[in-house]
Amino acid sequence: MDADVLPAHRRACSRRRLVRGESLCTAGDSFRALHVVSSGALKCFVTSHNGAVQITGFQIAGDIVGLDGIDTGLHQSGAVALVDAEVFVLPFAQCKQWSQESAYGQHLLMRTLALESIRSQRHMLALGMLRADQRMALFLLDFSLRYERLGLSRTKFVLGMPRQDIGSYLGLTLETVSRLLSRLQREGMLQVQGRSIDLLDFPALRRLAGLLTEHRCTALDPIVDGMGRLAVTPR
Amino acid sequence: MDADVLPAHRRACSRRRLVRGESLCTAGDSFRALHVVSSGALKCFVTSHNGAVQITGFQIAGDIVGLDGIDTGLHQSGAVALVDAEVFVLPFAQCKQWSQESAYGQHLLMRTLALESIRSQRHMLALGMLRADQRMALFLLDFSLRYERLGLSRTKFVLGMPRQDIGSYLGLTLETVSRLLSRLQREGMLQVQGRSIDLLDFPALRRLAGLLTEHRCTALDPIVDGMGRLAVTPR
DNA sequence: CGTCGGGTTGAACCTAGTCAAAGATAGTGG
DNA sequence: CCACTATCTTTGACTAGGTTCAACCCGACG
Repeated sequence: MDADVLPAHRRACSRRRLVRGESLCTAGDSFRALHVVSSGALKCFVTSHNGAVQITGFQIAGDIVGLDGIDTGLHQSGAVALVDAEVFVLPFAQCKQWSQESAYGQHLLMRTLALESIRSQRHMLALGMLRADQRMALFLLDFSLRYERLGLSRTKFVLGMPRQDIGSYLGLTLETVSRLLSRLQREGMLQVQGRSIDLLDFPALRRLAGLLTEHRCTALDPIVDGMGRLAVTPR
Repeated sequence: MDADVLPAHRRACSRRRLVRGESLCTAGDSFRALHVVSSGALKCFVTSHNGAVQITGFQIAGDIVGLDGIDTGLHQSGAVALVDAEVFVLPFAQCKQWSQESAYGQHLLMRTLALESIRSQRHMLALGMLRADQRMALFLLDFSLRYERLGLSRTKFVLGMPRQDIGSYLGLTLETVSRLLSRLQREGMLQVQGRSIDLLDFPALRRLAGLLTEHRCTALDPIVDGMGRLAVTPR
C-alpha cells in the first residue's frame, strides 16, 4: 500500500521525548491526544483544591496516558516523567476516526476505557479495605506482573519513584512505606536497596495481599504496535 | 418517521423492574447490555477473593450501570436494587451500532466511559487522603448535588442504604459512619433521623470536605431520553 | 567538603477499628 | 392489631495501626 492512500489513522504517529521530571501534561490543559508510553515511566496525579497531590497511577511501556481528558476536553490530571521517557502521540481525532472505521478499533478503544475504570475500582478497593502492608504487597506484585509482561524480570526491578510517591499512590505516608519495605525485608519476603527491589517469596507476598490465586488481570491487546500504528486486526 | 424504518438504536428500549434487594447482575455474568436507572436506586459492589465486598458506587435515576463488563465481556461487579427500581436495558450491540452511526453517539459513549473512570479516580483520592469525617461530608454533598440535579431537594433526602454500605463505600466501619453522623448532627451541620438526612450548614460541610469552591463536577448529557431512546443530538 | 534531596528509624500521639451491649425499626405472622 | 423477630443503629470502652515530629544517615553533586 502506498503511504498517501492510507487513512490517517494507519500512518505511524509522532513521538515525543521527555526528560526525567518533565511534564507531559498538566491538569487543565486542553486535551488533544492520547499518549502511549514506549519507554521509560510516568506518573499521573490529581491535585486537590488545597494543593495536595495524589498519585493516581504509574505508567510504563505499553500503558496509556490521557484518557482523563476525554470527558471534558480538559485534562483532569497531570503526568510527569519519572525517568527519561518516550511516548507515542495519538491525536484523539485520529483515534475517533479509527474507532468509526474499524469495528476492532472501536472495540479496543472502548475496552481500553473500560479497563481504566476497572483498574481504578480495584485500586479503590485496595485503598478502602486493605491494611498498609497488604497494599504494599499488592503494589509490588502488580509491578512485578507488569514488568514480566514486558519480558523483563518479575523478581528484580527498579522502582523509578521516591517513597513519597509510592505513599501517595497507596494512601500512606513515606515513613510508613519505608518501614514496610524494611519489615518485609526483615521477614525475608524481599530485598530492598534504595529503589531496587528483589522479590524473594512470591507465595508469602500473595498470602499477605490476600490473593488466593495468582491474580492475573486480563491483559488487553495494545492499541498501537511497536511503531506507533493503531491496531486494525486482533493480536 | 415510521417506526419500522428507524434504525434499531432509535427504538425505545425495554425496561426491567427490580424489587428491593433483587440483583440486576452478578460478577461473572456475561455482559450483554448497559442499564440506565430510571427510578429507584442501586448499589454496585466488587467481591474480593476472600469474600469481602466493597461498594463501588450508588446509582440513582439517570446513572449508568454495567460499564464494568465492557472490558472482558463479563461483569466485574454486581448490582442490586437498594429500593424498588426500574432500569432501561440498552443491548450493548445496539450501543455500538449507535456509536458507529452517530458521531454524537460515539462522543457521548466515550465521554460516559471516561467520566466513569474520573469518578473512580476522584473517589480514590478521597479514600487515599481524606479523614473519615471529610469523606462523610463529601459523600453527603455528592448525594445532595445529584438529587438537586434530578430536581429534588438538595437539603432533605433519604439515603436508601444501611450504614454498613455507606461504610463500605467510604472505606469505614458502620460504627464510624454512625458516630460521624451523630457528631455532625451535634455540631449542627445536619439533622439525621435513621436514613433521612437534612443538611443544615452547607458552608461548614464544604469547609470540612476541603472544598473551597462549590464543587460542581460536570454533568454529562444523558445517553437516553425519558423514554429510553438513545440520544442522537446534543441536549 | 558542605549541602541537599531522599531514605531510615524512633517515640509519642491519635484516628478509626474492634468488641460488646443495648435501643430503635421494620417486617411477619398470629 | 399486636407481639415477635430480624435487622439496623447507636453508644461505650479498649486497642492497634498509621501518622506526626524529629533526629540521623547516605550518596550525589557543586
